[in-house]
Amino acid sequence: MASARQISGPCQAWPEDGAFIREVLDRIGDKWTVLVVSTLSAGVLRYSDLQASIPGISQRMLTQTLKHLERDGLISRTAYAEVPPRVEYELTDLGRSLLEAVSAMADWAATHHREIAGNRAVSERTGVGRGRASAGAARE
Amino acid sequence: MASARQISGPCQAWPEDGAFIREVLDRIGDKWTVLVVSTLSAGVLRYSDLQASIPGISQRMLTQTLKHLERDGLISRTAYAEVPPRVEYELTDLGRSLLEAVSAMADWAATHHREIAGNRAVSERTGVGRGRASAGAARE
DNA sequence: CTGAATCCCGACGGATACTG
DNA sequence: CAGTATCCGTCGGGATTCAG
Repeated sequence: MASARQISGPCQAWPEDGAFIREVLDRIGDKWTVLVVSTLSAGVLRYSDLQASIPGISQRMLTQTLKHLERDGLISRTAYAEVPPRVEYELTDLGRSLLEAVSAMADWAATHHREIAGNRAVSERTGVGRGRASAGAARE
Repeated sequence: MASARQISGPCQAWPEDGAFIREVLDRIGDKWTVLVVSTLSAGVLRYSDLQASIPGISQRMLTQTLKHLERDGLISRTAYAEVPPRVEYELTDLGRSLLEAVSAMADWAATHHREIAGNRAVSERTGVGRGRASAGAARE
């Protein structure tokens, strides 16, 4: 999910259920949310702790992700007005419940990733999913 | 997940588990996969059926999503060499298992979306998650 | 009818510099 | 230490057009 979030009008399908699925998927679908949440499962952590625990993340993305998570009530932020500023982040109960749900997904992934990888490899050889993955030189 | 895929080196965190979580999240995280899969839960459908059943989708995205799903073995594609071309798509067992997992997520979403929406509304008023969502006119 | 190819804008997100 | 602001490249994905 990259662009198109509020631009195109009527996108919410799923006849009866709702659009909150997309709301949630937009959250856990981005590169860092799951990493941050799973890292916070360890307990209370400071900004720099998170940055250190999550190798590839930039300040920009860490801050943004934390804000989104805080806004949705998945984590709590506690700032101490000290001379060396200290801010602690912690999962809320809601955040922990999300972690459980995500873990279920991870469980599924762990169970089937081999099968998926296998199918992908076969498709590679038979030239099925030649859409844009690998294939190397489509036109460039 | 826009840029940074193979450029910055060590991005896969999650100490022990693995990176297939991201593999899966990259798949269900995009805007259309879940919609297509859930639509296909109805049974065998043709290309045009899918396009008609999923309001906002473009041919490009439908084709691309279908290819990815086929490549991963989540759906099967059957083309009939007839004069009016006919192609039918159907969920595989693997695809159905994904649907179950996604339904679990949807379940969680349905259970907590009110709470999340509430938190978000409060943060809106107290000006917490002023990162980039809503806020309307931050500077533009 | 089922795609494939192309154009193009805007969002995602990394790097860097600056502030309290 | 904990962010904020800005620049800018990359990529997602909608619209359109062409082909089998």
